[in-house]
Amino acid sequence: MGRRNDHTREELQNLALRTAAEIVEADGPAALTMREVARRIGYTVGALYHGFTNLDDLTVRLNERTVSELRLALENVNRQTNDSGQRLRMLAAAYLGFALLHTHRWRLVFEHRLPPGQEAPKSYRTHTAALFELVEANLPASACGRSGSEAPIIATALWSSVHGICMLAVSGKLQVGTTASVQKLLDTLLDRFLVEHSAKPRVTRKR
Amino acid sequence: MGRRNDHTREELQNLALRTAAEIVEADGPAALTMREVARRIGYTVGALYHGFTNLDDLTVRLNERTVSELRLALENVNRQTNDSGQRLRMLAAAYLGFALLHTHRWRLVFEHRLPPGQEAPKSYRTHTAALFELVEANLPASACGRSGSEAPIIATALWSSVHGICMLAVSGKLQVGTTASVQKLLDTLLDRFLVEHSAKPRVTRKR
DNA sequence: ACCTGAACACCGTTCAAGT
DNA sequence: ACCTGAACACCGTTCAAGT
Repeated sequence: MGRRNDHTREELQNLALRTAAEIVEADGPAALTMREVARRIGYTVGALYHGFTNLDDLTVRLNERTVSELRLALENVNRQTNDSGQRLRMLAAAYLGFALLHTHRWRLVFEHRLPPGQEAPKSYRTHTAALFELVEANLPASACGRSGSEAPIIATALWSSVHGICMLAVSGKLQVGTTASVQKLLDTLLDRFLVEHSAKPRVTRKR
Repeated sequence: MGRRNDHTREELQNLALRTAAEIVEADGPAALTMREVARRIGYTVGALYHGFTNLDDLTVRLNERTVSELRLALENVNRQTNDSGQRLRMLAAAYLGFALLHTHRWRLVFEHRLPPGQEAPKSYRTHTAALFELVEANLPASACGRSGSEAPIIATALWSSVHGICMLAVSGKLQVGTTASVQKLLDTLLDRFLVEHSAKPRVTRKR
């Protein structure tokens, strides 16, 4: 038919990314193909390559949106309580909630591999950094060392742990079935990080 | 050429699985295809379908081997120290070590998705359960509640956390570069779980 | 019983040719 | 400048036909 021009270049990209999100959410990452996206938006495959350099590019930009959405969700939760400990618990619950609600899209963020040598876009790392800062800002002073210089490390350890529990739960690798029992795991973890903690020298018995 | 019979059915499967492991390790999960395995072992694709029902089957059975290998590695480490706290630290270090050494194969274990409705083989779950039991057995009594009835939950929370740190580190989603800094994250986590802990009621300020 | 070779229906990616 | 249609080189999976 020649040119269509129903959409601007930007509209087409938006449309494609929205459609890609739907495909992934409905049928999982394996169902996300250039051809399927093209089919659904009513363009030829070739046209898709006008807005995206390849499938990896499309995937990365979909993931960018997902991370941004996740960040927004967590920032909203962060505004809802005063007690910082309680805030951390709510952040963890919200993180799990997002993972449960948008499982496929969320997993794709962490499981997509770029071809070696390529870097994720900067906005990607910006959002991720913001998430960790959210956690760090809510770490009660009692949870950090005396100097507080270890706060970033503690925040990273804590949030990677939350992530691990959510990931294993969401991908069915844990025996736990109910959401409640995953919550219990998160609570168990947070208990350890919210209680006062002074790094005692390890009590390692010499033989 | 007709029949080859160079290998028994079992030998062919072993050969295929060994080759699959090499492919994944060298070029990542995306490089693992039926056709590539067939090429490398000198058979036709069709012949592969004699020993494996499809690519998912081959993948699952490769993962089975990886998990078994991981279990063996951890069980060996477990025999090397007397102090249970120290053992937990060594187990975590060994887990990270395996992930760093066999990154692609290790990731494949956790990132491969079976088509909906299918279950992982039983041996799979057996090995996983054994890993969690290893952790649980090494939890110092001081780390559990008074009754100790929560030990399985604590073990699951702890090991999922270790897993999360290793996974994010290995897939480059953490800012940390060096192995030492990942070790530091694991140490931070384990400090929280190895120190005496009584689940106090949360100190949640009422507004 | 085991294996090949060819087939089918899918991909990702490219690109001349049309408007 | 934007889009199509067809092409190319890959897949997974199946299956008649050979030994």
